[in-house]
Amino acid sequence: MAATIVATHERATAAERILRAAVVLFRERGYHGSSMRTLARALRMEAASLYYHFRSKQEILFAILDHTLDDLLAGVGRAVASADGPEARLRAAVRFHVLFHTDSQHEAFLSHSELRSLTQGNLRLVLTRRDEYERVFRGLLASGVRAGVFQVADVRLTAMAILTMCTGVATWFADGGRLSPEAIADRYVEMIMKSVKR
Amino acid sequence: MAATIVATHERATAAERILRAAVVLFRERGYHGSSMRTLARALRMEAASLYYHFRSKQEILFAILDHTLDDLLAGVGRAVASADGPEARLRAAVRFHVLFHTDSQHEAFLSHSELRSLTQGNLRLVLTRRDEYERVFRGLLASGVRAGVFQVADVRLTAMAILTMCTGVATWFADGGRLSPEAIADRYVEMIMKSVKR
DNA sequence: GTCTATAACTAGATAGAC
DNA sequence: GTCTATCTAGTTATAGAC
Repeated sequence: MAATIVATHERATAAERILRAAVVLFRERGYHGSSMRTLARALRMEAASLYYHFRSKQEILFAILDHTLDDLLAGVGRAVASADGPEARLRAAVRFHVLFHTDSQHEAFLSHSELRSLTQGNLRLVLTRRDEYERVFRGLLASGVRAGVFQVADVRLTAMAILTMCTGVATWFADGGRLSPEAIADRYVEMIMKSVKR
Repeated sequence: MAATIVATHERATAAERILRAAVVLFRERGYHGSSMRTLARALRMEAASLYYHFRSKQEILFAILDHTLDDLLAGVGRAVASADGPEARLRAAVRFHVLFHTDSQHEAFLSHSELRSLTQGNLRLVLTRRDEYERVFRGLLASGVRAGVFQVADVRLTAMAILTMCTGVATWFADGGRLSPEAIADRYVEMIMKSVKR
């Protein structure tokens, strides 16, 4: 996961190392609360050197959110393709969504909390693809309703409820905490399926 | 609601007017993305004047979150007291929580997104009371389980799932949009009750 | 590809007049 | 209670040496 930011752990390019450090910094102090000097210091370089790899601080933020959306869209596509029928597909999609928010916790958190720090043009690009991601969940719910296996009062609202519930995992999940990512995903899947089943 | 920030719409004190403007500004651009000069401009005053009412920008943020927690704790207390039995009490608490996140949408949003902008001491104060709020929901779930009317695999996790799902409403709710706060609250209550009932 | 130096500007906060 | 003026320090970004 997060394959587009770091292909492998060794031999990351300079740009990849910058993005990784920026994710951690932006998560801790926010985009506007983080300076290029602080980011450079974390990488043991000078701020000016960052501008060889990225044209601006904004470009760094956009690259993070853009790569995160690549991973989300590719991942949910794989999850849905791996299952058959509305129920199994929704299970797989929810499972992927939760695990993404534990595995790529900080990237996922930024994808929500720093939307307001994007320039207008970059925001439009990101929101277009986020809508695409949300449409996958609405589609799964709608086809379950049509097939008579789900009963939901409002597909749109239920999709938002499911997504924000799982997205919230990125705000409180602690690595090595009481529950493993797998355990959280299992229980979230059960809660959601119980709520939408006919 | 939000009674501690604005008691009435007319005759708000200067401090109240500053807090109200800060809520809107911090919501739009974030705490670090907002400057005292920008805040002052929104209020048609000079930045220096703000320092007559608040000692620092940090004190403004803390006042917003502190007042929001006053309202949350008082509101959930009233909601729970107004109902009888675990099921009716959980319904009332969830209903209050959702309506708070539509009515005091921006304050509620800041209470989550700007925790990281608090100083260590202020963060501790806020988190202590937020835990108190979360404990109310864990308590309601636990007593429903004891009474045999709820069936949940993990009370702590379910409480977090419920709270983050409803809290998410503050991120996407649009005044005058497709669904009224009441309709959203009703449907969220149904989804949650269906998920936790035995 | 990374550095030093610096330009141009903005930040939070204070002093003291009115 | 609000103002003007200002201090100090920090900000993004660029120029040009190595």
